[in-house]
Amino acid sequence: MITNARVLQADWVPREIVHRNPEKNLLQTALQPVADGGRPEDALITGPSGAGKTCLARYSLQQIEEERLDIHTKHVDCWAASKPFRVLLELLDPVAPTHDIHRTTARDTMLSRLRDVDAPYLAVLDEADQLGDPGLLGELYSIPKLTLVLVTNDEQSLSGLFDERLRSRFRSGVHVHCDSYSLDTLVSILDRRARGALEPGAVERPQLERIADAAAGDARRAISILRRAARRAMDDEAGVIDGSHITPAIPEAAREQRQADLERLNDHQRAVYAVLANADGGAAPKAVYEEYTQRVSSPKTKRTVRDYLGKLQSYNLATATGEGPARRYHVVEIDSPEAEPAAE
DNA sequence: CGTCCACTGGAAGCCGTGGCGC
DNA sequence: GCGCCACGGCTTCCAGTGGACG
Repeated sequence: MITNARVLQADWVPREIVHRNPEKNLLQTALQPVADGGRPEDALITGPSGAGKTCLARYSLQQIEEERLDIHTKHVDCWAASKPFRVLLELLDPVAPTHDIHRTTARDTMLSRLRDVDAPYLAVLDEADQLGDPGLLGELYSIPKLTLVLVTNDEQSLSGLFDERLRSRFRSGVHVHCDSYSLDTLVSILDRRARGALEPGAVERPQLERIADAAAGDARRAISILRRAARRAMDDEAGVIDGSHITPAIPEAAREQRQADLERLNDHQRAVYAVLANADGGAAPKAVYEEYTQRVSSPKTKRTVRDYLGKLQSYNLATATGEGPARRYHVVEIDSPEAEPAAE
């Protein structure tokens, strides 16, 4: 059944990107000067989750790496590395020694090491809206050899990190927007993956349509469902993937994502989530806090719990409705359509 | 309609941590 | 070994906002 599992991994970058040609060309035009020794344009990639932003960015990095040997590239996931220190460490990793860098190394030291880099350096900041620090982007942009590609599904909160100077710089840069994939495109993406990963004939078009439909435009989710369905078919020793493999794979993929999101939280944040998960029809902020204090041995303050609630929302684990005293918090149900809302 | 009050989120300051220089 | 410093996580304080209620 599965001949090359790697192709079904979320971070697999295909040899050729076939469904994002205009976007791909736009980005490559912006970045091409790096390969030619010139000054590239600033680039920003926006679009909802699973729309291929990361794939597009990684692909473009690979293309430029293949053209030029004396160029550094790096892909930084700002969700995993949201603190300035972590981002700088990741950025230094391919270009400078980092063994003597520790948690308390001054930011200036790290920045000046980045400034000392002699070759062009192309870095993708994925989920750049997660960068907590508005100053960091400005500092990074002042480094001459460093070209940044910012990737975000939340343009609003990203622009909150811009000061006026950065904003005008980005207005003149290149903005690549990736819309959610249509059903047909998603089927076609799944088809290419299936051909690369599975035995010929292992899955038919109606089954791919079923998966694409459940994924609602999100390629990452679609591929995750296909991977799980293929695994089930293999365990069944079935020659082809059918509905009995796909049906359970759909909620499984959603739960897997939810589980991964929950694991990024600390114990207190998970306790707050548990409070919301237990409350039917949403919970008022006051009730959330009171219930939370019952659940943990040494509760944090209300203010901190408010930050936790904000974090749950940014992880798409919870939503808030109403303003002021009418405020209510709810968990995002994984089976509901808004489980993966198309963020602006 | 005006007042009250719950809630929000920014700002500033505290504190524990852990490497560094002396 | 000791004080220093930067940092992240947290608390404290507070101004602003908007729904609820008399």
